[in-house]
Amino acid sequence: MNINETLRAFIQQAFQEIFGKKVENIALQATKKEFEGTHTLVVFPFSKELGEKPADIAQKIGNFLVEKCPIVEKCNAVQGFLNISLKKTAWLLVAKQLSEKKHFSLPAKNLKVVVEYSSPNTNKPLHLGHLRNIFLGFSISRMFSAYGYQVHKTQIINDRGIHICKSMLAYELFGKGETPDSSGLKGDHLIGKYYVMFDKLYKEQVQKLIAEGLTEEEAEKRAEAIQKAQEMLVKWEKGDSQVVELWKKLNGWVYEGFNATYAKLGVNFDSVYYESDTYLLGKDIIQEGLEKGIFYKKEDGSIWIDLTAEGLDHKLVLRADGTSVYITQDLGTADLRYKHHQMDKMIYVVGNEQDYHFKVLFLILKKLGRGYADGLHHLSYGMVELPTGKMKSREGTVVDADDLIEEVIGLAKAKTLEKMQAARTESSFSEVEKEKLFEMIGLGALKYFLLKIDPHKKILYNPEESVNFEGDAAPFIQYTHARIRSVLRKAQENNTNASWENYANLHSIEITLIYQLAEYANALQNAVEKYAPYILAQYVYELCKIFSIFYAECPILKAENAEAMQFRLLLCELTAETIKQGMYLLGIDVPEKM
RNA sequence: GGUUCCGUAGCUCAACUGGAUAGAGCAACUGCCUUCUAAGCAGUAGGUUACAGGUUCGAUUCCUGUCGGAAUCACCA
Repeated sequence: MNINETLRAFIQQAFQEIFGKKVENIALQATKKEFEGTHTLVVFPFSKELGEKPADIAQKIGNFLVEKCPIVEKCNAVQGFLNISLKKTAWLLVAKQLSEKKHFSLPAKNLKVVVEYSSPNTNKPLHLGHLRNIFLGFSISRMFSAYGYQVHKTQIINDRGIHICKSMLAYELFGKGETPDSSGLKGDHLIGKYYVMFDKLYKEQVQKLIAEGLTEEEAEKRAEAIQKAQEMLVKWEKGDSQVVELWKKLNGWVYEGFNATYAKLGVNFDSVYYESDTYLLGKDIIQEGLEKGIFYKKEDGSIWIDLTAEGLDHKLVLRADGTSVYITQDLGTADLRYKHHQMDKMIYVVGNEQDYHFKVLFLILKKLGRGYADGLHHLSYGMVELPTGKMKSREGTVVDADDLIEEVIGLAKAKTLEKMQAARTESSFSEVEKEKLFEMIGLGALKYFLLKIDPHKKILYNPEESVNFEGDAAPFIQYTHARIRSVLRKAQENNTNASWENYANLHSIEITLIYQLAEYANALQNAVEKYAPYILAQYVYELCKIFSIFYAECPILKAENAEAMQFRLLLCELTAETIKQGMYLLGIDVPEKM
C-alpha cells in the first residue's frame, strides 16, 4: 500500500462523485506541525472551477474520505486546507512494509551515467575547493547508483600545459634532485612548492623589468622565467625526451600524492583520462562542423561559431595556427566518452565559473546532432570562500586539503576524548577503534559541512566555526546512529520476540517517525532529480531530530509492555538503517558506538 | 556595458517548485543526567524575506524595475 496513492485515488473519486468533475494532479503536502493530521489537501485551486467556497469543498471531500476511505481516521477542514489523519492500523501497515527494506535501492534501470569530478591540475596539491567538488561528485555517483543507474566515475587530469612547465622549470633550477622521500613531503606538496617558487621568481623578474621601464604587460611577457617555461612546453609537445622524462617523474609524484588524499577521503574512480592523451582531440569535429556549416572560418584561418541567435557571442573553436583551445578538446573528449561508454547521462562536476563554457559546449554538440547531447549535465557549484575573501593558490590564501583533513580529525579527537572522559567510556574502545572513530567523525563533519549546502550557492568557510560537532552536523547524526545501535545491542541480550501487530497505543511522535522513514524514497528521488545531495543531508538530519524526540519521550527497553517494546525496536532498527543508507549516499560512515 | 547566479534572524543555512502564523543550527538566556549514550531533550528571545511595483483567493518562490555581491563575456585551462 502506498498512502499517497491511496489518498489520491479516493480524493479523485470524491471529486467525481460529489462534483462530477475529473481532477488530475492532486497535490498532497505534509501537514504543518500546529495542525492535527499528517496529510493536507489544498483545495483553493478547485474553488473557481467548482463555483463553491474552498471551506465547503474541503468539508465535503473530508466527509467522503472519512466515510469511504479505509485508511482515513478523521478530516479537519481549515479554510481551504483539508487536514487528514490516518488510522493507526494504516501506520502499522506502513511500518510493516518498511520492515521489508525494499525501498533502499531501486531496481536497475538499464541506464548508464558517467560522472566526472575532481579533475585537478598536476602542479599543486588539492585544496578546499577540490573537496567540495570531490564530495559532490562522489555523493552524486552513489545517489544515482542507489536510484538504479549504472554509474561510471571518472576524472580528467590536467597534466599538461604551461602551468606544469612552471613547476618543472623551478624544479630544474632549484630542485637539486629532491624527491618526496628525501624531502619528506607528499609528492603533490613537493611540486606545489616549486610552483610557488616559480611564481616568486617570475614576479621578481617582472618587477625588475618594470623598474627598467617596461610596461606591466610587456614585462609579464618578456620575463625570462615565463619564456623558459614556454620553451619547455614547446619541447614537451615535440616529444623532447629529457623534458618528457622530467614531466613523467614529477607527475608520477603528484599522482601518488593525490591518491593518498583520495584514499584518506574514501573516494575513488573507475577510470582516469589524461589531457596529455586528449588535448589533440576534437579537430576532426571542427572539420565536421565546417562542412555542416555550423562553424565558419575567418580570414586569418581561425574557426568560429556564431551563437548570437542563442543570445551568446561568437566563440573561437580553433586557433588560426590550427591548434586547439579548451573547447576543442572538450568536444573531442565528449565524443570519446560516448564511444567508451554509450552513456545515457553524463554529469560534469565543475565550478560555476565555467557555466558559460558548458552552456556553449552542450549547445555546439547539440547543433552537431550528437544524440547524447541531451543527456549532458553540468553540475555547477559555487566557490568556497574564506572570511578574508577568495582563495587564490598563488597568493597562498588556499586551505590545503591535507592540512584541513588533519585539522578536522584533530578536532574530532579532542572533542571525542573529552566526551569519553565525561562518560567514562574511553576504556571500552581499543586504540585502533579510537583512531578509526576520530577519523570517521572528523571527515564526516567536513563532508557534511560541504554537502549540506545547495551546490549552486557559494560557501563561506570560517576555520573557527564552520566544522560543527553539534546540531545540524554529521557528528549528531553519527551519534544518533550509535545510540540506536547501543539500544539494539542491549535488546539482543534479552531478546524477546513479541509480536507488535496489535500494538494500539501509537504515540504521535511514533507516527511522525514512521512518516519520515517512509519519506526516504521521496528524498532520494528529489535529490537525484535535482542533482542535490543537500536534500538527502537535510532529510537525514530531520530524521535524527525526530528520532531524538522519540528517544526522549518513549522508553524502548522499558516500554509499557512487550509489544510496545518490540514495535519501538523495529522503529529503532529502521531508523538506524535509514541513517546508515542516507549517510552512505553522502559518502559518510557512521559508527556502531561513540 | 551584455549575460548568468546570489541577497531570508547577529552568524551559517532551509522552506517539498505558488499555500496556513517563513523554519533549523550556531551564538545568548532558562530548565532536564541514581532510568535505554546529555554530541541529546524541553523552553525564551531573535524577521518589513535587499528595496519598489505587478500578476491572484494567496508571493521568500513567478514578472518588471532599482540597489548590493559574485562569476563570465580570452587565440588560459
